[in-house]
Amino acid sequence: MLHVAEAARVSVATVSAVLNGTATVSPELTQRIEQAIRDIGYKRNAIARSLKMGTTRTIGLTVPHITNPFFTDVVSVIQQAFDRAGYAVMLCCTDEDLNTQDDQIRLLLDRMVDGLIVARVGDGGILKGIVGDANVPVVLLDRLCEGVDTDAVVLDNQRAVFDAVTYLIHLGHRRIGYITGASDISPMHDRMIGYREALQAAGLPVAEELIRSGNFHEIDGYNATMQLLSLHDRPSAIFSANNPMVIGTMKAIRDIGLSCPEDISVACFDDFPWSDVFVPQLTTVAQPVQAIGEQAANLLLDRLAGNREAPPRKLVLKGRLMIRNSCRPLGALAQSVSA
Amino acid sequence: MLHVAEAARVSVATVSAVLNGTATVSPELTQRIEQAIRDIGYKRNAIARSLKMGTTRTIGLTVPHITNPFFTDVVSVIQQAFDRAGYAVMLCCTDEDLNTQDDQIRLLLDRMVDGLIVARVGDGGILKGIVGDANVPVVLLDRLCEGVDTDAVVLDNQRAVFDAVTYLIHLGHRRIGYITGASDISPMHDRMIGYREALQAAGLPVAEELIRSGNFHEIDGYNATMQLLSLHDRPSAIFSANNPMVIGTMKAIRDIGLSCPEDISVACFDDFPWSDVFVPQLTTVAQPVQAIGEQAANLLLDRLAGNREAPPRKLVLKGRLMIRNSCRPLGALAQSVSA
DNA sequence: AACGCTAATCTAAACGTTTCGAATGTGTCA
DNA sequence: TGACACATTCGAAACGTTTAGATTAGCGTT
Repeated sequence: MLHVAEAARVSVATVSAVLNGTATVSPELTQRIEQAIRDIGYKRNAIARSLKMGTTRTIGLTVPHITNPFFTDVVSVIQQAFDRAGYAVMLCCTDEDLNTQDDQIRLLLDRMVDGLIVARVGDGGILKGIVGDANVPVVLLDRLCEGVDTDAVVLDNQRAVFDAVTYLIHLGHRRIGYITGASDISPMHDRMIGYREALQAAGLPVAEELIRSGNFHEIDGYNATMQLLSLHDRPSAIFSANNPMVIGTMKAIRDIGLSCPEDISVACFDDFPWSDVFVPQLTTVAQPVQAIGEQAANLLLDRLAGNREAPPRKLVLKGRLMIRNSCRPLGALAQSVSA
Repeated sequence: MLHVAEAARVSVATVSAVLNGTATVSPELTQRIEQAIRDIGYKRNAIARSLKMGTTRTIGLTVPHITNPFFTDVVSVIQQAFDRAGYAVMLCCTDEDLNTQDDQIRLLLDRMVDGLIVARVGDGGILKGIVGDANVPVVLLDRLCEGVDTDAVVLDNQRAVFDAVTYLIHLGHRRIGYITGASDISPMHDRMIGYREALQAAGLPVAEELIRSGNFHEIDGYNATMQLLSLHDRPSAIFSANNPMVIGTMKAIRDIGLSCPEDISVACFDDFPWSDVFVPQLTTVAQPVQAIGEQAANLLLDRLAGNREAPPRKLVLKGRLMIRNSCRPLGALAQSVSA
């Protein structure tokens, strides 16, 4: 900027003024300055600007795994939204590990991000300290967090699973296996409630041996399914509460020599591009990823625009059951269908 | 830092010295300063540091679409690698649009990223200017770029498709449909050559009506497949040069009432987690995503470590044909198999 | 002609670091 | 005792912006 000022024979203040339009400067000087900028190929240094202004026009986004298609989609939407608003996005993957998440958040805070969108992990860790005192607004994504009272956008997980399991019950299933992730993660907790309530509403018992817990990965779904399928009185249907784990479920079914939906019905959480391409076409609970991403972005952008004092806002969106053909009717229902 | 200095009754220079270990300071002062840092809860301002040091410890990463599973995986690997090295990653999606890419790169450059990893789009645009004069090292990912002579890591696309198509030919296929993306993208160009050479090597004619071009999206694959399948003498196999497009291919086959592999064989580029879970299990060319991501990160980290003068390095990795059951043997071969 | 008003421009301080060179204190040696 | 080396600490400039307030010039009033 100094060079531009010299070339245009003005002060740096005047250059700054035309760059930002913060003061009226004569057409003559404006012209001279713009010419100098072009000649020199000057680009304003955003770091110096950030230092002075106290804002970086950058936000931090952390998710457990970007390879989980739900997060892939949401990250994509959020990135686009902030791009439109002139913000850059720093992406971090916490690998479902609390220490990693704490490190990442510190990294982001050190870099003075203007805001944070977090699909939290563990108990939230350092997050609890930040939301209270720091001046960087935080939006929780997908997962609420005890002790972190801030803006959030989540799904009505309980209702979504309730509907899915009720659907299985209506098909005639009585023993429905359930594979969940760590129950200290709010969606996992809520989904489990939905499962239990659906059974209870139908007057069915909740058999604890049908409930298996894993750590979100394919291998966990595989192991859980293996256990369920080797049960004395094995379930006729399995609901997997997470997408990567359902891959394991399908592989376990294949490896054990069974087939879906003939021998066992399968449904799961989170839709993905391939779910209706192959055989079987998977019945899933689709999350409104576009809306989730956009709402999260909007909540944060609103705070960034200055609305700091409004009380925390919690948005709860609805899932949608995508009925395909990975679940088959049982008993009398099966008769009437095949008749 | 000023507050810390005051609290510890020292100068800011001394605080900086203990923070960075750049000078010897007495145990006594060190102790007092560290105490003050804890008391105040001081965090060093990375922006001010960046301004002074001329480095942000942040890199920019742009990909066409993060929802393409190939890029999802590579982004994930790259993010992890830089995280380990203490760098933050700014992610941008260019949506396969050159103007968007130019905007994104400008955004990243404005923010003074220390380096850039780019899966380029179009003809590279602004990229050409940057590599020459700027002092930010650039690594090309997946796609080379005419006029941009810099570090790069790509696949041996030609060979990979050659092998895949040769495999189809060995199965007895003679008319093999080919669906490609824009041919100004180096991988698409090279893959096409691999296709043509495989046919020629087997003494087969290259039928231009079997080659269809799309814009990387599912819908393009769908339309292209529809056209191929309504050909008078339709192909017995289709190779799709890109992953999202093969979804369209599978959907078109389904919608037209055919089935894979009975009526038509399908193979495609890029493996993905579901490829061996459903029926049919897709035969794919798997890219070594882990290696690609790590090598790209290493090339850039090496430049960032100061190795600026080495001539551009181009890494070419090998793909691997994952043979599953979406391609069936034809003619005499089919006889011998079914016998 | 002196005055005040407005518009245009500039000077200089600030943002929070790093770092060079100077200053201070201490001990060693002739 | 003075000269010198060395270790420790500090003052102040610099990085490239923004911006409050000062300055200057031009112009209409009285």
